[in-house]
Amino acid sequence: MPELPEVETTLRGIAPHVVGQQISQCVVRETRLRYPVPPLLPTLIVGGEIAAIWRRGKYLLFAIGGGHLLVHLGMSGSLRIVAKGTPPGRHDHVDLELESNLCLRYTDPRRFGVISWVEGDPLRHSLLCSLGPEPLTENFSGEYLYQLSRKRKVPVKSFVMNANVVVGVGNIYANEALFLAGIHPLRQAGSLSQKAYGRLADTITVVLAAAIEQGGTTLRDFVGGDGKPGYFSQSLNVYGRGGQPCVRCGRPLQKDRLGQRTTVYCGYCQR
DNA sequence: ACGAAGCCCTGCAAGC
DNA sequence: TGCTTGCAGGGCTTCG
Repeated sequence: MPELPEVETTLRGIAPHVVGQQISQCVVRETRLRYPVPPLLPTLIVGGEIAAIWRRGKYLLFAIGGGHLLVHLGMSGSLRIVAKGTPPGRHDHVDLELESNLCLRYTDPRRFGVISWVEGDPLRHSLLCSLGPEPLTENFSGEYLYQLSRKRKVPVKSFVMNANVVVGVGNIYANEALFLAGIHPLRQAGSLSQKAYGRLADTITVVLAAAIEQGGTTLRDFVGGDGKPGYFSQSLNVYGRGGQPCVRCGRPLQKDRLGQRTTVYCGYCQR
């Protein structure tokens, strides 16, 4: 379940091994991801150099020639550096072999991820053009959330998980940030005060930054290693703790379904 | 324009 | 033990 911290950690982990490298071969074993992997992908990128990697929301962008390789890890995807010639497993769908002895391998058991190609300015791509601000930049603030939420009736949790509002706030961190801000997840987005959104913007920022920090230590080695996500080892206050005592007041945490997502909160501490 | 629901997919855990 | 069932969920698409 890669959330933004894990995507950022992946970026930092693989960048030293792939930036500046020429792609010597591209092997696509499975094209059925969220969208079909472009049949011409190998033709488009083999021989090209990965000039840079960057991130927009949970999308990774590899600058190659006049376009970008667009990668999303979905629910279960990962990118790992393996030695060239490492036998592929059942869910190792795409390999980018580099001029070094290394190979960038995309693995995704549930196939919710994306591997696509964008010609020209990637930010104009339909998947990226309407994304909200990055939560760890100054474009994101309580004032921004407050203004955008006026007259919105969706639950505030759904509001902050909407990538068109702000990118990178997945289910785990939405639950955690709302708990830390003392805000009930089912509150209508438009009913929250500017002060409440100030707290929420702060807790979103803090939780994501802390997770990136932790992911950075847990996932430092992207060559070899097991690739286990780091955020599970961080202390989660509510996620996965339905029915257990609230760390603040001791009352049992409530667990609801909101949309299709599990929502855990303290009905006493979160108003 | 907004909001709710559906869908994609496999691994894992729980229940019978 | 081996089957079936339900759940996990990001994010796009469809429908009201």
